[in-house]
Parts: sequence; C-alpha cells; structure tokens
Amino acid sequence: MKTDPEVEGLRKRMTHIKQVLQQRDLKLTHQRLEIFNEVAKSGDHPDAETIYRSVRQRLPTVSLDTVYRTLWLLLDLGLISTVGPSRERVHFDGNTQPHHHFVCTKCGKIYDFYSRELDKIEVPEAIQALGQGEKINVEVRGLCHQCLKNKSES
Amino acid sequence: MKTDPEVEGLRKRMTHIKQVLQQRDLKLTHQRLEIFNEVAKSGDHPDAETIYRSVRQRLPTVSLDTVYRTLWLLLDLGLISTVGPSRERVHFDGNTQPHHHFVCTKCGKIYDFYSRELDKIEVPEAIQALGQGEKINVEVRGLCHQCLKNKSES
DNA sequence: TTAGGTGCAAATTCTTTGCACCCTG
DNA sequence: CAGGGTGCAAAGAATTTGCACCTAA
Repeated sequence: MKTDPEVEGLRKRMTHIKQVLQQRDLKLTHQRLEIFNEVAKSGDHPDAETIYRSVRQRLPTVSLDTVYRTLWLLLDLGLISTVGPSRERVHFDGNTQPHHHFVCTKCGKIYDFYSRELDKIEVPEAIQALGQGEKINVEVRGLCHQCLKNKSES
Repeated sequence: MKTDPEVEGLRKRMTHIKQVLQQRDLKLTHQRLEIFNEVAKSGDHPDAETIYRSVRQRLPTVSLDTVYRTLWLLLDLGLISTVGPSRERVHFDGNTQPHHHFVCTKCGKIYDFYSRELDKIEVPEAIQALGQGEKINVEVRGLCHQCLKNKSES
C-alpha cells in the first residue's frame, strides 16, 4: 500500500522534524526520531501502547514513558495531532440537536457552535467503503480565546 | 441562559428516556433518570467525574461506578453521545494531509477518508466568538462494516 | 417476589513522576 | 563535558469488576 509519493513525503517530514528540534535546542535522539517515524508512517490512529510496541522492534530498550513524553512533545511542536480532544478523557455530549465542535488544541476544551450551513453537509460517498454514516459533525480545531491570551502573555 | 424551548425539550427527552428504558425492560431508577437529566441539560461536555459531582447534590449516595455504568448504557441506547472516539483512549494522528474521519460509534475505530468537497469548507464566523480556528476536520459517525455485520448476526 | 441495579471496595488499566545514569551537542 | 533525555520502578488517575444488598416491576 506504500506509494512512492508517500515515502517521499515521509522523508521530507523526517527532515522537517530534525529542523524543528534543532531550532528549539531539543536533542535529536534516536527515540524521538523513531517514534515520530512510527506515527508519521502509520495510516492508522495508533494509541501510545501500539506505537510503543512498534518502536520496540527497532529500539528494544525504549520505555513506554519515553513514548508518552515524546508524543506530547511532538504534539506541542505541532508535528502530529490527536484525534478528538487532546489529552483529555471521554467527554459526554447530551446535545441532540445538530451542532458542531470547536476544540481548543491547547487546553482541550470543547465548545458547541451552530451553523445552518454546516448542517447541510451530506455523508460523502467515500464513506460507503467504510460503513454506514449516520451523523456528521464538523470539528474546528484551534486556540480558544483564553489560550490565545495566555500565549501572548508568555 | 435557559430558554423555555430548552426546558420544554428537556421535558420531552425525559419522557423519551423513560419510554426507551421500558421498551427494553430496563428499570427506571432514580439514578438513571438523574444522570441522564444531568447530561441532557448540560450545554457542556462533562466528563464522568463532573457528572458524578452534580448528581451527588441530588442523590448523595450515588457512586462513581454507577455513573459510568449508566453513561455507557445511555450511550448504547443512543440517548447521548461522546465527543471524539467513544470509549477509547487518546489516539495520535500523523497524517498531515487534509483528511477527515469516520468514527465507528460501536467499536471506536477511526478511519481516514478524503474529500475535495469537504476540504473546501471554511471556518464559519461563529468561531470568532470562541477563538481562532485553524483546521477543519469533518467527522462522520456511524457503524463500520464489521460492526454492521456483527449486529445483523446477533 | 425476583431479577436487574446499586454501592462499596478492590482490581485493572492508562499515564505521569522522581531519580540516577546516559548520550547528544 | 554539561545538561537535556532516557529507563526504571513506583505513584497517581481513570475506569471496571465482584459481590452482597436493595428496589422497581
């Protein structure tokens, strides 16, 4: 399933992460590169444990906590992202009206917002290959006012 | 901030949950009704602990595990939903290309899909009230093929 | 009456932390 | 060589489970 452009993209991303780490005076360790490589090349959405197991095959001594530390670091650096709310645990939603979410990627807070425009979106055909779509929810990610403020202050 | 239509909606939803529970021969306990009420009326996205604390004010003896059990039950019954992947822990995403997610609400798996159409969506104005939107990701929720199959078999 | 539901406490599972040693720059 | 980064083991959260008692139907 690996196509040339993907491999090429991966190579570029490996160069990119090195630059980013150096710019910030962070060390370019084996572990960091391997962990990033693992997430970047995965077409999946692995959890920490899965990444740990994969990386172990190449670096048999990595520890799970290094995997965690590195993943959060990569997230902070904007090199990878999370699916759904970042860092936080399950959150429940009792709002049954059509609505959408604004997720703050910094503090993890999730705000509802409404949009007639977005409510109109229909389940795309591509979904048929995966299953049966029932609900559509648009997720906008960014920084909430509070976190923007904290950022400018520091 | 509570408007009459909301209160009215909540009343209808309380009637609805009772019907659903009865239809399935599930008991209409105090705890279940209070927990549902708490999630349904919340404009927020509370986690289990928060719901627990609120419910405790009315039912001082509820336990956290009942809250969990009830929330998962309500989820199974389709009376509430979760934000992001259901049940699962943090999942990382190394895919930096614009893409969207199909989340199976049963097994929690998350599949990427692509759509030029959806990539065109712009950050709606409503976001300005909340913060700075950076990325848009459409989330389609439903059942994946595997879970559809398991369901029809049982 | 009688299953299904609950509360308690203990067990799991997931994630983070403190600290001594190691390796990148 | 110096300080950040790692691995280990242990601590801390979050969530689940077993079991005896309770209560809605």
